Amino acid sequence: MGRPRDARRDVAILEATLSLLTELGYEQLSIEAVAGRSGAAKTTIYRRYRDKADLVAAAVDYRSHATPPSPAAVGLRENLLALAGWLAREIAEQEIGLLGALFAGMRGDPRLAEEMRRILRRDEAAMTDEPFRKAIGDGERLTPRAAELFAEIAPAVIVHRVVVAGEPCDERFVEHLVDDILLPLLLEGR
Amino acid sequence: MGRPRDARRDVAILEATLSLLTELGYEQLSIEAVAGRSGAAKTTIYRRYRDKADLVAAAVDYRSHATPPSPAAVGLRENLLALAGWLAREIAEQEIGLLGALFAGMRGDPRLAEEMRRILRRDEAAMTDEPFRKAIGDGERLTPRAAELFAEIAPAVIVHRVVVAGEPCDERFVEHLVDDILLPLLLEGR
DNA sequence: TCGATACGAAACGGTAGCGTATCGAAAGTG
DNA sequence: CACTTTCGATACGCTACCGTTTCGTATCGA
Repeated sequence: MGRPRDARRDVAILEATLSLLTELGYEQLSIEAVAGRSGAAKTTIYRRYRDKADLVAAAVDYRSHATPPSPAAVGLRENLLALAGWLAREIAEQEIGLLGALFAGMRGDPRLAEEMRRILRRDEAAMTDEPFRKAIGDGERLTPRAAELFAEIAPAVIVHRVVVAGEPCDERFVEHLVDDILLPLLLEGR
Repeated sequence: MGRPRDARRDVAILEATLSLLTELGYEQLSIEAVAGRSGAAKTTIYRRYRDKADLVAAAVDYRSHATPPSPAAVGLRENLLALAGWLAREIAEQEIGLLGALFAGMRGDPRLAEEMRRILRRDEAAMTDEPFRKAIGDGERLTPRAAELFAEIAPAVIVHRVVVAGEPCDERFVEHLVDDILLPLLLEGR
């Protein structure tokens, strides 16, 4: 009954939200700007989402899920380098604006905060589960809680470098991260 | 010549800025709110600071410099526990709102970003220099770059836990941080 | 005492976004 | 075709804050 909603409107709205979120940050993101960039009227947006927090949560949930590279290399060090390098690129190029924008937004909006943490946990799990299962399956001798340690340390150090230090995560840094921090901690013997 | 500026106004303005910054975040911080809470007129604020970025930079610079506890315990592990615990408390109770608020603000304001990084580096140095000099002086066998590693990892992991995971940095976590991450990395032999 | 400056209070015009309402046209369903 | 809902466009009143100006008063130095 009645005219059905246009799915392309949803896509346009959510992608406009993501790009604006990256550019401007959560606080400065306005529904009006989303309407402008997406080509949708404000009415169309308010019909779907109650307010900004609702819209942003939907947009972050919608964004293409991060899919880390499956470990194709031979050794553990090479796999770690690939995984950490991918993570660094992901954070630096795509996520940092989004993450940084959301850090502040989460504080004023507990509902958004909980949603964000749910999504971050999901991505973190997807990032560590399969690669480490693979590495362990290949007979690498890792610490029992290697996956948890990786997920706890690698994103933290990368984000700290990008946001606080303001320095790039180039290849040298990734090697430093793997050789000086991750490998010593994750290898069984230590 | 003429009436000199009242230093108590400065204090009131900067402290109001800091508390509001922690509560609301950078974007939502308004000069009017600072005027309201500090009891100063907007005129008085604009006479001192050109705009919000200028005010915030001054406030962050003013805030009482973090002074870590001098290592009073006996062993390296105890000193690390004290230092990491103090850092966790500092971040969780005071800084996190401020840091989180500034992450977003830094993006839109390169001037503020550079000032913030300068201040963060200063505090980081103050935090690591003396305690590690003391520990090394006590004859502990540390990795050459122990201080750098500590400054690179500890704040990053703590911030990640508080902001991303949204879980508290209780005593159990600090012990985990020291025993499972810091000690294995900082000890010379590994 | 006098001149200069700081101070609080208030008002100003301007900008921006909020969330709502109304309208006619479009696009489905039965 | 009749009905229902969506969509774009536009206007609305509202709120908040901006950065500036004006005014009367307070407080210093010379």
